[in-house]
Amino acid sequence: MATARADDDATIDLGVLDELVGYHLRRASGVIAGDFHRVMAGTGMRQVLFGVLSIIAANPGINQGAVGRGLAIRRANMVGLVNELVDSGLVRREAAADDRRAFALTLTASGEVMFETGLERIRAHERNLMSDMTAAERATLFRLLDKIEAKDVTRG
Amino acid sequence: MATARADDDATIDLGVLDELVGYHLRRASGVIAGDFHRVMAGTGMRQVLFGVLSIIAANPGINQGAVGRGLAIRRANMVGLVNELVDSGLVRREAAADDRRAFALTLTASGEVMFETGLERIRAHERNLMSDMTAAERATLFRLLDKIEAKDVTRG
DNA sequence: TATTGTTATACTCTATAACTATA
DNA sequence: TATAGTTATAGAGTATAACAATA
Repeated sequence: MATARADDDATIDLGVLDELVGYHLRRASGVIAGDFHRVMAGTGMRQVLFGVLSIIAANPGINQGAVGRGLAIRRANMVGLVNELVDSGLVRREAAADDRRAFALTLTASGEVMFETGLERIRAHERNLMSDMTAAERATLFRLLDKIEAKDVTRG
Repeated sequence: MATARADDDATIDLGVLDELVGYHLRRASGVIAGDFHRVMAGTGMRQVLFGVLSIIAANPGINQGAVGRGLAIRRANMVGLVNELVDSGLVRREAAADDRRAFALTLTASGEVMFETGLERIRAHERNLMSDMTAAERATLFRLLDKIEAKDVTRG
């Protein structure tokens, strides 16, 4: 049996960190990311990839620069993500009709299946993570997170 | 002038992603991290390092395993972080009196200065990010984030 | 000139496995 | 046997700079 100490198994005092919203957002985000990864194990889906699928599903024919603007991902980093999705047969990349620099992205049939079945799992995982909240609290959380997102200086 | 398109400069439709708390937490967390980085430029402080300083400040003599448990950082990854802080003269690492396997961590004088001056900048940056919220809304945000953090399966 | 996509590159964060010294 | 710290390593996210092709 270990000797009891101030920093033992019990909760560790975070100091002022506990008063910082940046810490709690980072931590809560990490908890969700960990559970997302657990729930999606075996599918190859990651949070970012699902985000790309969602934007393509909502905007068929969109180019990857615009997807990146929607997700705050830089052009250079979008290349590998889209390549992954194309290589795994979830996304179709065709020459854009109106702009010969760009590619039009759409979901393949298998991309749509991945998106829909993934969404079901994600919705269950989110219901579980927010099971201690009322519908009003969930709405409030979204509203307050939006206020912080709106502070993004990198956004136009 | 560019041709107006659905995916143009205006807000891009995120699809169902916009209904997922995981996305909004990730995004809000990213906005705060970006602003933190901007505000702390030149100091060498990063979010994780400041977290370590805060826990050591609140628990002088704590060992690095316990710091890691507080921040959900694995032992293996704590090594480099503590090395960075020791090498830059912010943290003192001494043999623990009661356990010859462990090290007792404390802030150096310069570590305390970094912690206090950093905290001032961070508090200003957080006030700015939450300037659109009432005190009640800020308290609510913390309370709701705590509910999600409590869902962490990796916690004892 | 600005934008789309690309390559190359680097840093950070996170994760696992295996090892040592000590409890 | 369990824990504290370490090393090695790999995957992922994110950042910048520079380039070709096209608008």
